[in-house]
Amino acid sequence: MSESSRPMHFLEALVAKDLESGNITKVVTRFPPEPNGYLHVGHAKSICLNFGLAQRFGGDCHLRFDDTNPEKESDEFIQAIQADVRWLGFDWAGDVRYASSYFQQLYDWACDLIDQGLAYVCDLSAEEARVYRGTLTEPGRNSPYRERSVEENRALFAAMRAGEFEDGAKVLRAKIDMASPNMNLRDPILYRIRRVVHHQTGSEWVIYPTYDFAHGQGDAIEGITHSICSLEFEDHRPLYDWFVKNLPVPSEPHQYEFGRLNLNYTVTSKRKLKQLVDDAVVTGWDDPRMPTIAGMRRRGYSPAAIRTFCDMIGVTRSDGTVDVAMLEHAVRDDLNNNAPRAMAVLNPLTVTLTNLSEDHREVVMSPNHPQNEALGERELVFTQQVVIDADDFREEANKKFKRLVLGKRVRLRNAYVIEAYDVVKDADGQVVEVLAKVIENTVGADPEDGIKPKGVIQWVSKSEGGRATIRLYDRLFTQAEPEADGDFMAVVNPNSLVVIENAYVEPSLLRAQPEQAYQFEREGYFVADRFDHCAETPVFNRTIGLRDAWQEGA
RNA sequence: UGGGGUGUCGCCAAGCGGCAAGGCACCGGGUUUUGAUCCCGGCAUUCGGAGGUUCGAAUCCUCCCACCCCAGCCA
Repeated sequence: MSESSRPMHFLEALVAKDLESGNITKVVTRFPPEPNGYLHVGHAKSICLNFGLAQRFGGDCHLRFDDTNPEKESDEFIQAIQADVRWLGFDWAGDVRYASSYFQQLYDWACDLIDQGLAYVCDLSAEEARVYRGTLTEPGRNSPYRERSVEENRALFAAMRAGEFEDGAKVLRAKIDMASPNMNLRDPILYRIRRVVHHQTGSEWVIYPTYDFAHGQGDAIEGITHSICSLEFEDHRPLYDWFVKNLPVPSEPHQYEFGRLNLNYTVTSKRKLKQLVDDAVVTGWDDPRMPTIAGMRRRGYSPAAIRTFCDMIGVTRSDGTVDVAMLEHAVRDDLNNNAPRAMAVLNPLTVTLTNLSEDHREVVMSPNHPQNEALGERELVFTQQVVIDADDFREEANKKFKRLVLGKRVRLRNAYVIEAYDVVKDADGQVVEVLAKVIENTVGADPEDGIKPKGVIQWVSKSEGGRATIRLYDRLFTQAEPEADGDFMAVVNPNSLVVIENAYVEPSLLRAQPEQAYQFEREGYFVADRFDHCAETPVFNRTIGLRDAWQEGA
């Protein structure tokens, strides 16, 4: 994988130190998604971090679903998340874990807290609790239920579990400090009543632990040594430690935080991604325009490119916004090295080579990669009529235009140099056909008269080529910061998808397998759609265009 | 105006008292049957600001400023 000489980031240095000092003998991390949405590029960073740490230091990384809130979770997400992690190139140690499989242990530990006088059942409504909690600058007030006896709390908590109360009627809270400047310590809620069927535990429970009460203890049960989360959980660390200290947990995990990924021209919040899906701005969580792992996959990004990107951006505690150009660079670099070349014509214009016979059929060989012979070569069939891109022809142009101009020459990639001498126009004056002649003996050689062509363009035999649907994807948002002015839906790029129905593609592309990536020369990188592509109705998605220094005009 | 964080080139990011790595982007130039790739060169006398300590500071101290997170029975 990506073995860089890059200096260690702070978490790698931390693990190295803990290993060296004997603080731990093996590093164990975990990737803990809540199954309430699809994984996105931000999760990819976390996955690379957690699995990468385990990989680099010979430890384990667990996959644990943080499924403490059944209302928003579902099995669909559980399946998709596992597929995404595997596709990205990682595998977890042991079975998939679920916070929900620790529910009984968590319940017992809650009772333990009650017995120690460190937790109590509170009858305050959500609204009342908010008032009692105080504000950022004013301390909160103790709940009137705070001093219930251990016996009463025990009985009440058991009754909560038994389903004797309505949803929201009571909660179990830790008894810490209502005046703490850290809001998380103002008697945080440990359990709430929710009569919802849970995707893993069914109807077994009507009370569910909160994230705070479940996460650290789950880590302790699994022997997690380094529990890595994002910066916004930093204020929760004292609470995380409080539970570890006050409960007879089997190990002592520690939480560390890093800055989550922000990408410009992109939104990465499950809520917003879900809105894009629900409002049909995109076709689904795996739409190629989505920054989800499934979306990037369908777009044609490789797992290696995404991993390289995660390695490039580093891991720190500062929160910045990475330029999406960096992701695009990683994608291009990977595809440039690995994608076989092929030719496709998106906006076809017929060129008739009048010095060839109508049934001319000549095989020319073409390397599949200009720098990598290992990728082999393929046959192209050259015929009297070929199509070129309409943008590659001008009746007249200045010297900067290195394509076909009436009266001038151009090389057809991997084949002949041709010279245009006339055009055929329709009633509107549009050029519908170019008449040209091939220059003899120019396959693999310059014209014998010494007049070299101005440039090289791609082509497809009109009779031998196939037709395909090509989807041109572009950035989903027109603004670098889609959420800057409030409504990200207002800055959706109306041209983020342009469909071309009858593009010409060279014959070899008809044999493409779904998810096979190509570089369509001079156009960009494309991938056969994972779901919609087949030999009968080829569909290619543009992953990303080539870098293009060509400036029209001047 | 409580608490917790972060501030090094347009963006990401090394650096941890000895005199500013690297990547992305950008700008030149070269090679090229992809206006791609590749190659060469340029790109922070300065590290949020102001003081101070020191022979010497981005790195230590003091004060200030900016931005991010926290008042879900979400995670």
